Amino acid sequence: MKYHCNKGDKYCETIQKCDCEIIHQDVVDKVKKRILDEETLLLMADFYKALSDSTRMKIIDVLYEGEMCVCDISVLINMTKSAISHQLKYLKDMNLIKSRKQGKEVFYSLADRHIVEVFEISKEHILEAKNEKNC
Amino acid sequence: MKYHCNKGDKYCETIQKCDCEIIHQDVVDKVKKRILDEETLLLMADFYKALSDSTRMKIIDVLYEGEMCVCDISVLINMTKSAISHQLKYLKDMNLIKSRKQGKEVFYSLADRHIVEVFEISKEHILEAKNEKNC
DNA sequence: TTGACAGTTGAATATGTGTTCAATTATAAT
DNA sequence: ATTATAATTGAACACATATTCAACTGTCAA
Repeated sequence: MKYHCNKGDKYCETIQKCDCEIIHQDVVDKVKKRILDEETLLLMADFYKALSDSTRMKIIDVLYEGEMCVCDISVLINMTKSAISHQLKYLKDMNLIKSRKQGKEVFYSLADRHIVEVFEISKEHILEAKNEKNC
Repeated sequence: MKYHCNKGDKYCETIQKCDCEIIHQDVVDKVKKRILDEETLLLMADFYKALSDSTRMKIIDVLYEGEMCVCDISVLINMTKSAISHQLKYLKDMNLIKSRKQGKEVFYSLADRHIVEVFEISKEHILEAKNEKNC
């Protein structure tokens, strides 16, 4: 691992991993002031990671209009209950879905509006890209 | 690999991977009608995958208010030009950022409004979750 | 034309992750 | 009690992926 310290710049209090000098000091200074803290960016990345798998995406899609039990989800997505259950646990741990137990069955549903909003925007993004392709 | 075919249900034209019967036929029928096609869901998952890494998230964040060259990004994020360049390529291939070459430098910037919109919602989502924790 | 620097690239490595499999828990029905 | 079924769980495996490293391209300046 090569650690190159740029002794000329003011961000060198800690060891810098980057292997170059600042070119546009003014731009860097300006952006430096408003970038989000590392923890928030990491949590945001984790939020997207939860949506970045096609199985989980399918689960979000089937839960879009209401709650559903594990078996029904399995049938619709055509995967084993075990595989689905693992992913449901992941999504629940990430607070993207919630569950309700009734007898032997467990009903899952979407947790809050943020998922729905993000889902809609990405759908739009993909469909627009598809349309552009066809023009 | 265990393939269990539910001979009782109407979705059994192809071999079913799921290992259970449909419990709520009405719900399954209703949802079956409106689920998105597999390709769209896959592309949506890929869209999120592009945002699911903290390095790429940091890149989006620093590009939030304007274009920036690779060196400056490297310094701000404190990673090697090579690592950043690989991720920039990824983001560009996914149409999330665009680039402009000027002399020796290449300036990158965000591609369209969808990224900004999704970024804002996820930020809100994370900050709300953080606030809830502190109450 | 030579050297310096911005940026890219491909291969290698280390780490992360999704599905499978087998076993287990919890609930309901006989 | 026993059986059946919904769902969960942990370990193992196979596959994906982020960073590193070294080599490379393209551009500018001397």
